[in-house]
Amino acid sequence: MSEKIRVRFAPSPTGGLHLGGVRTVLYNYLFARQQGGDFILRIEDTDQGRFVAGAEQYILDCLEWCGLVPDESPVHGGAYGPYRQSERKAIYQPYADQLVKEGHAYYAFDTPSELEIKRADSPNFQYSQATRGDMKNSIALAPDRVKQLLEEGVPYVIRIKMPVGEEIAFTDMIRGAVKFDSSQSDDKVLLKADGMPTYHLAVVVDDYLMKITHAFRGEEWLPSAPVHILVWKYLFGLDKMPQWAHLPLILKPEGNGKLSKRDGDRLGFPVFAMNWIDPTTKELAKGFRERGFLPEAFINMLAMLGWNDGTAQEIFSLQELVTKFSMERVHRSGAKFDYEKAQWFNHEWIKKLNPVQLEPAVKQLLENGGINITSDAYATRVIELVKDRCTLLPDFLEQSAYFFEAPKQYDLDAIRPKWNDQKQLFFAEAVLQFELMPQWVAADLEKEFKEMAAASQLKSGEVLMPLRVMLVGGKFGPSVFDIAALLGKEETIKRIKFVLQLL
RNA sequence: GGCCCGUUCGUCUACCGGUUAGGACACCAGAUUUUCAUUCUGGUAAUAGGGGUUCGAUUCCCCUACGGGCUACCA
Repeated sequence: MSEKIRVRFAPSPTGGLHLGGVRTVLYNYLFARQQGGDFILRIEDTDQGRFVAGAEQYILDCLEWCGLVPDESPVHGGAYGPYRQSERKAIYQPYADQLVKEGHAYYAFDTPSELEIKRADSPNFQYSQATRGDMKNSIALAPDRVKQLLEEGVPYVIRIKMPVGEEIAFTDMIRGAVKFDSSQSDDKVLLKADGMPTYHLAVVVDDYLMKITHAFRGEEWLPSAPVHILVWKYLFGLDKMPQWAHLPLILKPEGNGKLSKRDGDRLGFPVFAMNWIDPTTKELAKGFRERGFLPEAFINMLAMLGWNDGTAQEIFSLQELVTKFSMERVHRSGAKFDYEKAQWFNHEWIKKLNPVQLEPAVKQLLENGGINITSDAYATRVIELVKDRCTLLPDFLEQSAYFFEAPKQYDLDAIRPKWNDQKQLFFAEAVLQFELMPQWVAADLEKEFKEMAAASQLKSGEVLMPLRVMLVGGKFGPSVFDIAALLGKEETIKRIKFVLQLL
């Protein structure tokens, strides 16, 4: 019990990292940090056919962005490497052989095409205790024949020999007691013909070798748990087996089923953490980062999709999550993803973060939008003024561009219908008065402007909108006087004069 | 089909036998902001159905229905 807590996130590098994957990382991370344990990233690249170049780096980048950096990984190193299963290939065969020797597994010589035909004939075909006697394997075949096939180098796989009528039970940290009948599971392949292990063997061997104490994965793995438990029992003993937790799935917002990349395209929201470009199809799958989400909000939103601390609190920092998270409070049922709520989390975080924290991201965004930031201090004041009206980062572009350069377009239609000589005169006079202002602060400006309006027999409402359009270009933004104050005397007057001329 | 997991407002969820079933998102209405957004106030809205157990079930058990997952030499 004194052993160190060790958890792992074990993705296969086959494409982008979607919401469910990030949440699995997050729960792993939170648990590890809370328990003072290690968080390991292991790359499960045993399927040569599905390997996608760049996917591993992409996963690393996502973790970096989210702030969920592993203690051990292919690039961070560690005492239990290598951390890519493809580089561990030689490790697995002896364990598979041991299982065969001890009668828990067997050689199977059926070719993929033979199995395909079998399944075409009977759609419900399972390679199991019911059928293995009729197949080409070391149980059905005579020992001499098996020996001969092996010596001839005929390709084979190693399958687990599922026992008959054995109850396989374990306690899931989230679901409690779960039971299976061993007769119901098929004889899963443990070692493939190419010498690579399947997930079923590799996950057990590596979790053992890497001293993993708690294994968290998606609910889709629950049905194969009995296979893994049996392999644990045969190879290392159940007392060494990590504690399991099968996380609920993240579901499509409307209909049924697991959330997939396609849903994002169809419904118009990202499902990946960051942009992912498929190297072969060049197809782009949009990411939350590029959409303008803050990592804090993204993580927060994901954490709440399936977990809460029992109070009404919804906004949590990563640090708070580390202290408050508990696997026992994770839900049993899947959650439909709600993009509206995800945006709400981001808005809350933009409001919560101070302008200095927001500044680097906003600055980059504006610069990408062709706006040059000359003073960070000025940018910070702009952010302070507009951040409450921004839900996603790109909103800062529209909301703050006019602070850095004069509007390119003016919504003159908002002024023209009610524009007249009296107002023209008023603004001409206002310019003169503004020039005389001893100090340029919002409160003084408002007082002065309203007094001038009153003196000219104008309701301030009649001239407020024109002033706004002159400074901002449109009918939006914070208080006009706050804008004018920040813009400065010179720029404010310049913009008023410019629009006056247009009218 | 078989096996496994699940089921509280439209959505995310609280409740761990006794509550007018609470909160959040979304939606609707009002207030504030002489812009837009924010913000504030209020409102509509849920225990899948049927049996048990119990003085009492959202809560525990069973059945049904529905939803989801798995059923590859993929993870």
